[in-house]
Amino acid sequence: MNVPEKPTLEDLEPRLMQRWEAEGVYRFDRSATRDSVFAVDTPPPTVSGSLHMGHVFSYTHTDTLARFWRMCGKSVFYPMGWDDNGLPTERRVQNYFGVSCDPSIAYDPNFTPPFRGDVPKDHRAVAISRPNFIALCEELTHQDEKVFEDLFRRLGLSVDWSLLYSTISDHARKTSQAAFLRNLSRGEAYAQEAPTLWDVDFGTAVAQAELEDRERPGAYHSIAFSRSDGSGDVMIATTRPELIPSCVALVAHPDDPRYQPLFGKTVKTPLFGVEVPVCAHELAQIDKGTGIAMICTFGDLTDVIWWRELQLPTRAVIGRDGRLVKDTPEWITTSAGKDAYAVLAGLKVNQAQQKIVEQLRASGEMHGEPEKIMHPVKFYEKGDRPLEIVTSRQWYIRNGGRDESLRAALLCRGGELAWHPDFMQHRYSNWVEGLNGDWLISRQRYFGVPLPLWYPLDANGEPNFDKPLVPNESQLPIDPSTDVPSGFTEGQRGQANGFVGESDVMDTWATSSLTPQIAGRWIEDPDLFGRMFPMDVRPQGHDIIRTWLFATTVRSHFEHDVMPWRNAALSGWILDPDRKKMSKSKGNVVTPIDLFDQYGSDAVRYWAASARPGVDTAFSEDQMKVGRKLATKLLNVTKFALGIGDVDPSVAPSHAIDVAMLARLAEVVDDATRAFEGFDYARALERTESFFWWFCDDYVELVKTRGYTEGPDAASARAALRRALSTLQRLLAPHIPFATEEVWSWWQNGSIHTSTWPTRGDLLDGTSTVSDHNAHLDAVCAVLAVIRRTKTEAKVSQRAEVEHVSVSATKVQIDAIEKSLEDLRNAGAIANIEFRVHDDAVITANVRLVESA
RNA sequence: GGGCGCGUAGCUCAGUUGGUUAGAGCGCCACCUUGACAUGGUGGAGGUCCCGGGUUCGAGUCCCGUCGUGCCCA
Repeated sequence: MNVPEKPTLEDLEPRLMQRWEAEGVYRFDRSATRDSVFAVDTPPPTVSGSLHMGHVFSYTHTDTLARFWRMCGKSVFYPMGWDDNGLPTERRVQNYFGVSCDPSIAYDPNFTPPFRGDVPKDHRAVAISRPNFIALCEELTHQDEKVFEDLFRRLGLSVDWSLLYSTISDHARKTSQAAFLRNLSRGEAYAQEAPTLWDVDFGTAVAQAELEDRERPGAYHSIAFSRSDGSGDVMIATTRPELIPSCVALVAHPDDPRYQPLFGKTVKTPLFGVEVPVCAHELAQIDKGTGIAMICTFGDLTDVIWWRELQLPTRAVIGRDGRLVKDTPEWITTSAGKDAYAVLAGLKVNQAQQKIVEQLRASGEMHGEPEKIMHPVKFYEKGDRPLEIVTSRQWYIRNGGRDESLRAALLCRGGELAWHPDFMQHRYSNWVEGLNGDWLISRQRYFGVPLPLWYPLDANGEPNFDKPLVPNESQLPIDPSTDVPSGFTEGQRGQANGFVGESDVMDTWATSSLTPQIAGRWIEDPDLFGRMFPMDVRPQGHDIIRTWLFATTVRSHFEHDVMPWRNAALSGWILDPDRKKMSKSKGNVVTPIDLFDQYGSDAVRYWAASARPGVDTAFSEDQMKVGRKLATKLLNVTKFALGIGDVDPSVAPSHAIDVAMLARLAEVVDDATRAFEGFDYARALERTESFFWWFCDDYVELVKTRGYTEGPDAASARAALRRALSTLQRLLAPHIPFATEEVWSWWQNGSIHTSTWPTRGDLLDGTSTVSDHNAHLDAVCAVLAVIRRTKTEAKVSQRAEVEHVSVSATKVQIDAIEKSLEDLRNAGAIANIEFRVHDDAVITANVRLVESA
């Protein structure tokens, strides 16, 4: 036994972090079979960002669960991953090294970047190959990853760092490409030329899951279309008059009597004089504007639906650069129309809108002034210009958005998962039910996992997209911009009868949707994979149910025909004390490391672990102070219980109040265990903590004098203290791993984190039952409370002597108190005590203090 | 517009299938240096459980509605 003279929380963390690493306390046992494994699908944080309190918060929740199951005897598969694949890293690498990626350039094995930081302003980026770019990416992210790792270790995450992965590593690229090729071979992935949401600034297509609506000002323009038969005008209202040259039809609701006579007839577009049909479709809104709208290719997603369902022609005028195409479209045939278009050619959409409005005013085809409105506009979540819709060839993975039976199957999958909290399943169901297309996975970016494909070129040098050249899995990962398909040579790249590499990369979600497969080494180590998949829990934020959770489900459904996890634990947001979401731009972000220094990691964890699963939680340093108090108290009460005297391990507690206390603690163990099994770490903590404070404040005060004496009663008190202490330390270990490990080390061998989770059997072994232990404890403590109140009100010390106390209680209560009479007299400093029987369940007491001098 | 949360003490929250007099911590006030702990201890004040109906012997808890607030989707 080795109890320090003056216990302290200072500097516990570096010492214990080192010990855990050296002893491999959190190492996954590779020999464990699936039923004795608890596997966590850790969210890989984006490395180019920074870790904030939101990470500390949610990762702590997961860690408490991992620690609980580890103590229950599970081998815990708890990896960490770095998400270093994607746009944020791409931008950082460009700025830091002064380079840009060009997949058409060949790999240079001797390449060194022009700069490492401090790139001059006038420097023109050096174009480099994708493999060289990825190498720089790995170099830069490596620095950030070290900082992340230090912080997570300091937080006390019981991650097995030997399982670390990153999403741009060879291994992750191989896994991602292999999964894609398997999807392709089964027909779950396909390429298609189709209208696609397009971010002009990023120059890439985006998926439905990455959209967000933003309220933007706009204006309804009243525009006149003339009937082809000369019988007058049809007025429509549009917020996008610049799309008139791409108008392919007008549309009204089939039940709208105003327009029924027009269906099947044609009208001419203003300025351009293009003849277009008037169609009927249920999606036309009778009460919106004039009830008739123009269909353009493409102004919004409804246009796409109309275009598809009404089988209209494509007349696109907006290019991928966000400008109106330079050449006058072939469908504009009148000379006036050609003149009108010439004014617009090459302009950005907002400039084009201005110009076309001028022309419409001049021609009299716009009535009145534009009516200003606010309306939702679709944006890429990372973008800052409204998305356009352009037609392009893209790769998709089926997700039920175009297939009812697949959609139903994926909805069903949602029901196979235990959601914590359960109402989060609605988020999933709503999303799946609202899908309107398959998952677009190709991105016209450079840094990411390449689509592992080439296309043969025919005698004219034209690619045959229908017959992609596919590598073997054993060749993966490949980069089609530098690797060569089998049967070809590098010299045939881009040549007639040669080949060309696919230049697109996959969306980052297409790789991070495979975190179970990446972490579990699905391709390379099927034995390991079989020991951890399907995983036990996916912890994540509720904001990415539609992306990460759903995408992972889709991949697993196709590849393994199973839900990838049994549980999903959704964490809430961190709010600042004003209930606003914390974010860097609001300047209300606190750095985790400062808080660790100030309060200790355990205290910060305590704050996190106090929040119910899934509930948004205010950032609170007050809670951290409480956590620090708890940890300090644990040190002190441990010092007391271990220092009060020796214990014969063969002696079981025998004194009634000792056994009653242990019985009460046994209930806490049951409760905490049930709570943890239901993923409710907060309830487990709350029950443990509230017992712990009662134990320190009342039970320890009652028995301490007896414990200092000798004889069987003293032995009972000491034995009970030890049993309670061992249990409490272990109950608290998942929440405050540093302080509990420290106190455990004073009197036990091995790490507390690989000890066994406490049971009621540990506590009550060899004791004889006390009837109604809670009533017993409550009766004794009620009398103690009255005595304390009397002393406080008399403004005397709690040690002041009580000359006489008269207790009125029921017969049963009096029996209980009499069994603990010596403890009560000691704790209250009571000289004389007498009892009166009454029928009221409420105990009353009259206390007379010794007159002080 | 649809879906899902939340509304309990000044603040942050708990309240498990309905069950005596609604709890905790922080903050506040008063007191106490006692042999584990002043990084402490003891006690106190403080609530119309958002509002209105309903079910029930009994509602903070279940049902309906209103208001406020937040998130997701359209």
